[in-house]
Amino acid sequence: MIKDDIVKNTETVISAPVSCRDCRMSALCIPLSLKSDELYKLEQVIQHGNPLQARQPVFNCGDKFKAVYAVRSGSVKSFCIDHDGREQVTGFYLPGEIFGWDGLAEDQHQNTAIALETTSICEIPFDQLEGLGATIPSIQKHVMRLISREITTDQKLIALLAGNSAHQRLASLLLSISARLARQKLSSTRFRLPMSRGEISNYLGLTVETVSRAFSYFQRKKYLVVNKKEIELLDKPGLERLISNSEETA
Amino acid sequence: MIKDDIVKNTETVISAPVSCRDCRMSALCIPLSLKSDELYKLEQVIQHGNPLQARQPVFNCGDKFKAVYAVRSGSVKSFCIDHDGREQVTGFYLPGEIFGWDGLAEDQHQNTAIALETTSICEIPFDQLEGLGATIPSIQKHVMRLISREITTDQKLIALLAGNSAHQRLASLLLSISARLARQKLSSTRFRLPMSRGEISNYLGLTVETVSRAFSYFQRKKYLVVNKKEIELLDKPGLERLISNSEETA
DNA sequence: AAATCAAAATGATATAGATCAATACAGCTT
DNA sequence: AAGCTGTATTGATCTATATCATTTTGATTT
Repeated sequence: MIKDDIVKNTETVISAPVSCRDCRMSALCIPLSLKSDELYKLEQVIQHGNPLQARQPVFNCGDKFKAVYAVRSGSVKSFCIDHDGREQVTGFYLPGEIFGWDGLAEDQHQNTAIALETTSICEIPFDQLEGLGATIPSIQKHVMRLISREITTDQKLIALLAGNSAHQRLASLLLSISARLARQKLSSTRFRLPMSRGEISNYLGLTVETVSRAFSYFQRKKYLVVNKKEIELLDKPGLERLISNSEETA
Repeated sequence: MIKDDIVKNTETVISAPVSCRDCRMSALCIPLSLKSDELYKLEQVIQHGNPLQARQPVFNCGDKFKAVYAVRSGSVKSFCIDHDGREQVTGFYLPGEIFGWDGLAEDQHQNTAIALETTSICEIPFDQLEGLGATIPSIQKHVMRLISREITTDQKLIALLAGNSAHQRLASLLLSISARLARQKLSSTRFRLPMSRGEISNYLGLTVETVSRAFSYFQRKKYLVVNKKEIELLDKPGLERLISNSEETA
């Protein structure tokens, strides 16, 4: 759940657009075809809360499913805890991306989602979205597409984990982040990773050491320049080759 | 790719129930709350086709998304082909389970789905399901739950692949199959695996040899008896311990 | 600026699982 | 019944990645 009470945050608060119309990622949230009065109805439903600080949860595992969430700025990771108490990262969400569908099937969230940095979120209450869907078919269709996009994403991760080396996994993640930033008209070659090495390695099913070594290797190979969380991609085609070539010519 | 023209099948054709009412897995397909006349409408929409033989496709990767499918009897695997042409199994579907949601986001299937054995399938045309959803809210909700169940399943697989040993992965799969058969009131301790070792290993991100050795190990440890595809689970608690204990006392 | 602490990088070694190779076995065909 | 074909099992070896240990770096506190 969102702690909307701890708002001691006084740092750079990104001024939130009051209307979805003005929002840079509306294309993701909103079916483009929406008529003006329909858009108005949708806007009424979306909650623009206060920014979250790093580590603050959006929802916790086990919480009742009430809403899905769009990242406006910042970033979010979702993870679950398995039997023996270990954390397993299941996703990273960047601006313009929607998360929280994991709660729909069982009516309670299967993951915990926390902000990785100061993060601004739109909350989209699900029952109201459902209500809208019932009257505006294009929203209904759009919602289902959004849900199934999560399936596509998850299945790509499954394929990545099941059939790829450490180098390939990290390269895939970097290119994925790059592409997703590009979609937001942000630099796709220079960016700051919002997550730690530990979070990356957990997500990719590797150890921190292996991830760290992979970064060093990529740098030695001039694929990129890395300095802690700052990344500059120098040779995206090189990384792509790395992913597709089973025969990695060291 | 896959030949859909070889239909020399003359073996045991399971007689299909003509009404969803009579179908053993209707609980999965249909929201239980459906009123009689609503159920009738749903029935009108579901296609009961002829049984498929082993290896026949239900849909191919790239096909336009037109429907989702319920396994009535038999089993199905879905897989995608990645960059370098390797197959990656993304799911196994047993009786009572619904698959094909992968096509919704992009309006074309991201996976190929094929029958693993002689398999009987219900086709649920999506546009008609959508139409029904628009008039019967309980169906709408149910459909979204079904979609998001695939998310939950996929995320469990992600966690399995990212953080577990070969033994743990195979044990998880066996217990998952066991539980799913139990839900269909079938034996949860004696069953025949519909998929090959190769398909299992691919799904679990391992090699055939490792899977084969894991089976032998489980047998040595008296967790189960295995003979090719025939499985008898002797010690489910043992397998469960194996999964949760990071400290596997060999 | 010295001290403390956590994240990241690097090195040395161990090991789970991959790879390569041989054999066993069941289902088909002839 | 003999041969063929593909799948599964088992063994021997290799290697990518994990594990353990140490160092570096940068941030935070005193």
